[in-house]
Amino acid sequence: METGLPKFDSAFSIDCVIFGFEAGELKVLLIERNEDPFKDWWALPGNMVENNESIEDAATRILYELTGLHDMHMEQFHTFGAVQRHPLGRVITVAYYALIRIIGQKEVKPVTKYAKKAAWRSVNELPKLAYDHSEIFETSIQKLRRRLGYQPIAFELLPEKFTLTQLQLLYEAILNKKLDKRNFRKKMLSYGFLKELDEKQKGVSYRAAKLYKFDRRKYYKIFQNDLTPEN
Amino acid sequence: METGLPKFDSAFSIDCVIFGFEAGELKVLLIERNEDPFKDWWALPGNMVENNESIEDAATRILYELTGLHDMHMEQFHTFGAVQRHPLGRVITVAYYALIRIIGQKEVKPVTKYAKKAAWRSVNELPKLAYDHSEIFETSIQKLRRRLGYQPIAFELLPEKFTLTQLQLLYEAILNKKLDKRNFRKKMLSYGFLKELDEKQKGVSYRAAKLYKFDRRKYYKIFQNDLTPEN
DNA sequence: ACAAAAGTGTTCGTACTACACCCATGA
DNA sequence: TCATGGGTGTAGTACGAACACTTTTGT
Repeated sequence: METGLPKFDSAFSIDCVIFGFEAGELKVLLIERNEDPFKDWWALPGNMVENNESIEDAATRILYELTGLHDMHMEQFHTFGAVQRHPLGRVITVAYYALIRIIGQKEVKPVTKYAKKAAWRSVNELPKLAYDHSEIFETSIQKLRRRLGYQPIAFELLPEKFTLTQLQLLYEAILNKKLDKRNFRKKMLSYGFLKELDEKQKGVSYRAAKLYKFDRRKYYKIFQNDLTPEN
Repeated sequence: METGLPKFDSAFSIDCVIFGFEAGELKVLLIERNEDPFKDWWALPGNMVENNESIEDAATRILYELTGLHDMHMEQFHTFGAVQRHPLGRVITVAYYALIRIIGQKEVKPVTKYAKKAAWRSVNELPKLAYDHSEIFETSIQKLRRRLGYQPIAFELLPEKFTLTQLQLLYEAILNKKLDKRNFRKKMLSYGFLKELDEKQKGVSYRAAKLYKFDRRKYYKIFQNDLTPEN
């Protein structure tokens, strides 16, 4: 790394791909821009990194400002740095994704002036996005799919108590393919980190399903060794 | 993303974790710094991103300046943005790793003045590195290990023609564990992308091993569908 | 009684694991 | 002839894939 520290006119930003799950569909939180460039376009929520905050802090702050949520599972997944990606200047953006529970959430409202509104959109029906945000989104969902295979991220998107069918629908929505019900249940239960509750679904007009919750303690006990392979 | 584009005094850099494989050991290319801060410390090679180049171009350029090599497999793996990571100012760094063939390589010599020299060091005997480079290195090797499981990256580190034992030693060095010879060979050959050559190892004082090469064409034919799961 | 989803086992094939000896070559 | 790594097969186990019917509940 050079030490000369040349100052040049460029800026960092954070862009967030905020995933949620609702009505059997995987959704992403978009904002409608109220300013040029890309006025009236849909975009990923994002903002500039302040000079006195780490990029992780910035990601957390920006998510909070846009959704009012703390302590979310956020994960950096890629940094985008094409020269012309922002029409007004050089902006390199670090992209994070976050997983949140939509259920029971008060409606998300942007607290910044540069957005008209925020809305959950199905990942299957996204409009063309501002800047290179379509590319950022595509990358995010690929990383999300891969990570689903080795990390218990799905539970961040579900209510605390959920049925196995809900869990399966979520997996299907993320992976974009149908899964076999029996195999899915067998596998999930075999991990041993799902805790069966003495409670059932309510308000459905058919046989009520058992509720489960994700047992974080058991998960770490089971997988702590596997996650640090060797040494 | 904000449009106001505030200019603030900060900079981007690229840091490269350059892996090589030699004498049965996984190595990484380090430079010895010739300037403050961290004068006389070992560090990862890196440099500032110019204002008119993308971060990918910057990574390619920096690798070239430090090693004289083109067309290397480079992969962005994480961006580090702690406020105090650079003692002289705010520098956010995008880290890449590269995989190169040491064999037959003319010695690597830094072409920049800020480094006294460059040297290949075994990943098992690294000194404490400048800045947060030890952390960057640790992250890189974890990503490398994971990627080894689903991408044919090992071949970038070997000479074009190699024996199965060399390939196995490389896997063992990256994964830091012993593998079973028979199982390893069976599995590798079963993929069908290794081309057996009509040639044998030379200059060894024991039974010469067959040479193989990686058949990129076959690899893509076999895995093109698997790499784009669905749609 | 009917509609709707919950819940449940078995079979098959594939892939990974563990494991030990003879072979070819150069010195 | 000896030392050194090259090269090979099999049996057991674990895991994923395919596949269909009965049960429970609310209306």
